[in-house]
Amino acid sequence: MPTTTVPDLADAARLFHALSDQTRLGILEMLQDGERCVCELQGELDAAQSRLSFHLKVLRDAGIVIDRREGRWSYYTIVPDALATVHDLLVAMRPSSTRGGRRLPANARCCG
Amino acid sequence: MPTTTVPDLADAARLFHALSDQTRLGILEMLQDGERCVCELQGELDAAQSRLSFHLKVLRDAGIVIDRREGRWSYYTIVPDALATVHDLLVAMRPSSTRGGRRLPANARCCG
DNA sequence: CGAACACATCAACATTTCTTGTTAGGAGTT
DNA sequence: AACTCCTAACAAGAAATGTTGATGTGTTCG
Repeated sequence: MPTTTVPDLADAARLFHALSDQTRLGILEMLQDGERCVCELQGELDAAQSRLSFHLKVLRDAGIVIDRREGRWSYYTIVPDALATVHDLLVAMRPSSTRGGRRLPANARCCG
Repeated sequence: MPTTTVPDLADAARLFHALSDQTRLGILEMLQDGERCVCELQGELDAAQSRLSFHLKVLRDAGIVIDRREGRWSYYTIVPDALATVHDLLVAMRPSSTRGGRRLPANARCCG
């Protein structure tokens, strides 16, 4: 059955939260072209290493990026499915139709 | 410069932030069927009036909902364009293609 | 081995966000 | 006018988030 409803509000909130920071969006913007190691991000985003590490962890915990260890470098990549999930959430949130109509007649008292 | 880029990271972050709270997503879920007055939301979401008012303001400031005054009631509605904007942001964030390849050869030192 | 490097993690502090209770004001009612 | 209802806005405390500097872990290289 089509789960037209948002699957789990808490999960959705977590996902959106991970995207709600300028630094993290900057990271994702850089990852669009493919994977990057932390030091590359560090150089281009002009952020302290520890700060980047923090934000990368947020993105990782949210399942938006994954990291791959190679030698001493960690390469981060966007998980395409994650963004697809967010996309689905948005579609699910859209008003049933773009009807402007009210659900209740104006003079119906909704309370008391 | 490529227009494929997210228009403004700060704006995008603000939008995502407005969606990053469970209470606010609950509100939006209720607004899918059309506009609602605050007291309806209050009853169904089991949230104090003042709390709802706070979250509605966040959504309003982000341009995700609009309110309409009718008598003593305020009716809130989702702004469809707002979600479309978020949708566009997501599309813009998607990796150029789903190529798994690295941007740099593994043995190229990225730093120093 | 020891030194340099890339990165994660921790602790402490600053900032922001959320909640709760209270106050205020507009709009209907009597 | 006095009263009730619905909602916005404010204030203060609690909780979560982000920043910075220090420390730790694993890796490479001399």
